[in-house]
Amino acid sequence: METYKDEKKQQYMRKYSIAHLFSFPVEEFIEVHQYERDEWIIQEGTRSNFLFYVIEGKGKIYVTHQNGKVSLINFINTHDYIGEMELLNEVYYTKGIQALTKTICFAIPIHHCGTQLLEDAKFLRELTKFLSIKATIMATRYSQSLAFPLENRLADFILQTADEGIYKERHITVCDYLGVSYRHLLHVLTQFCDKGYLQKRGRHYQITRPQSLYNLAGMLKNM
Amino acid sequence: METYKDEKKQQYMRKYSIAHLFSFPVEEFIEVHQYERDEWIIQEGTRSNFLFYVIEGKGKIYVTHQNGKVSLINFINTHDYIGEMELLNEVYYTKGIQALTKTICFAIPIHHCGTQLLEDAKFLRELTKFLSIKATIMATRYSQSLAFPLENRLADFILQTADEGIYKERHITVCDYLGVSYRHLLHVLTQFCDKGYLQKRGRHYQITRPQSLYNLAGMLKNM
DNA sequence: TCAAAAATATGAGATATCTCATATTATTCT
DNA sequence: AGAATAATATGAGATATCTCATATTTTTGA
Repeated sequence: METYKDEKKQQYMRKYSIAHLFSFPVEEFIEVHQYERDEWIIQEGTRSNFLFYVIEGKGKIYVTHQNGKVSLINFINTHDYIGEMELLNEVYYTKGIQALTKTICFAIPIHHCGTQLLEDAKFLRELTKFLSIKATIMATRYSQSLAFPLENRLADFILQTADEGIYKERHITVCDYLGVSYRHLLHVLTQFCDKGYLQKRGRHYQITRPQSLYNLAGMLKNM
Repeated sequence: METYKDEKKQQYMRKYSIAHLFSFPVEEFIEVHQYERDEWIIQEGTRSNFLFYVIEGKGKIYVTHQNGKVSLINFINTHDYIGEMELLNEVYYTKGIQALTKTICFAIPIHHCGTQLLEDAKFLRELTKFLSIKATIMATRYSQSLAFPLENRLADFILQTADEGIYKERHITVCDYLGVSYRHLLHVLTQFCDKGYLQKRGRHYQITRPQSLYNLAGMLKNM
């Protein structure tokens, strides 16, 4: 982890100013942190002292279960908050957050700004929206995971992450995210190839029948 | 649905005053609604005009999937908010909320108070906490549902809902909540009986080996 | 009070998904 | 460059869970 100073810091604070998200001069307290790919922004089970706001890069939220299984609870993107649970709740089991690419965040020290943050309607309103969306997404994924087989959820995931008709996510990440075994993921991908929905190109997959995937993914939607 | 008026209304407003949760005189606008068991407080897919705060009773949040499966996303209890998603988000697919017992709520009209609510730091702080807990619970349940078989999740559910060592939830509700088929739920319950963890008493089950259930449920916890 | 509807119950076969074992590539580190 | 590690790949058998069919009991509503 690297903390930007002086000119480099000012440059990022100008480029991604977040003053409009607060009604007090939060920028005085902000630090600018940079994390390398695969670095842990927050370690599982360890309380963080910062509320983070992501301005560049992306990450993953992980939790490890007693039986050794690991769940990738969600991805983190720009404009997401990290560590808001620790700001709001005295008691909380902190989930691990790992950078997927080089990631730059504004880090707001909780012990300095906590009180002000919790009294700032402008900030709270945004955070409330963020959390409401997060809660909704988790509820949706939860109910979908119980109601539909991997086939449907994977089709949705492929369409969401494919770039120019090419799907190239890492199998290992996808298993953790969709909560299935590596073996089973490969099995369903092979089925998709057999049915002609995808075509394997080395390590990647080309989408050859998007409509079929849309039909499978469409089953998930009720909204 | 019945709306309390006059003396009855005042009586509830005094008994469960929520003035301290707001920094503006919200009580002027509040209606007091009573719903019968099984009545829908909010109908799935239909926008509600109220933010509700539950003061007596309990309910269930439901969503229906295209494949006909129904998920019981969560239970609602006293001091919970209902309809906060509609207050915060312009676009939202409303989930159905059904009363599980006779339920009394304060109903705050969104078109009258929406703006004031969204500018009230005191209210927003509470709502933010509520949502953070909700998001955490959903994330936890989601990852658990993918990482553990019914055996563990059911053990946890039985311990949480049993009263004086007796478990007596309706199978149908439990299936929807834990996201498994009726057949499979019965199957695992029978296993529990065979192993001596439970003993069937007519329609109820008596917990005969709580420690075994605690061990199964304990696998879920990492916090 | 009786018929209809809902909830409980059980069997049997299908399928979605997991575990484990083992090879074959890539990628990373020294 | 070569060894170590991580990621991909595939087979085979086990198990968790589902679907469907059908029977019985309880609850509900006219």
